[in-house]
Amino acid sequence: MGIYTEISMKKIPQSFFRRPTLTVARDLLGKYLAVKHGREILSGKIVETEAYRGEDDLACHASKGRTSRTETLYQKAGTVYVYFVYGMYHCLNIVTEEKNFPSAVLIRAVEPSEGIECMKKNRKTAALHNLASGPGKVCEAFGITKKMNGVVIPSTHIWVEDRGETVKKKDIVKAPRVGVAYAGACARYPWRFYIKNNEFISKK
DNA sequence: CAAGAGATCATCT
DNA sequence: GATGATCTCTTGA
Repeated sequence: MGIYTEISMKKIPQSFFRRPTLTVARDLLGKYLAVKHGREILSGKIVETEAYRGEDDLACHASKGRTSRTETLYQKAGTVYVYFVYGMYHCLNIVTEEKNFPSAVLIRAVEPSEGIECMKKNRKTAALHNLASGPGKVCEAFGITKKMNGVVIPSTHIWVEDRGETVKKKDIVKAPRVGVAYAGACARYPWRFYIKNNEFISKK
């Protein structure tokens, strides 16, 4: 890897996440998620995110209060929150804002960049557009499990890179979050963000 | 193509 | 005992 490439791939510091959750959710678009999987590094561009913020957000797991499951959400910004849903899938979040204020950004979709062959094995499919186009798929493709819960970004196993790609405001779509119909008025909050016309988002 | 159901278990009631 | 920040497969138009 050449020095110029190295210079353009900056690891995002923990402080990036210690900001308003909606801001972090938008700013993560166009950044690169990277995970060390064995000897290989898997990476891809984050193209879809969702914000979950505070105990008053009925879609946020912390609306149930501080429990053993939600404890991670109350940790400091940059902490990885991985949970298990539907008896089958994992979802990756990164904690935001101040310690003891439960909030996080869900990584919903990633456009694969490095380690694509490994992702195909992990996902048991060869279809590029089906590798990481959904929160459960992201975790399966990148080999993310609850073992990663509580790790703080940047770590040697998981980090986010800024490769100098900026997503223009007009290319960011705002929409209601997916799969939270049970959350009353919160279900309508436009807290889902994705890159317009991107082929790798979870749904149109 | 859209709609519906089944998979499968940690977590909370 | 019920449910879910999902995904895949099947069915039928």
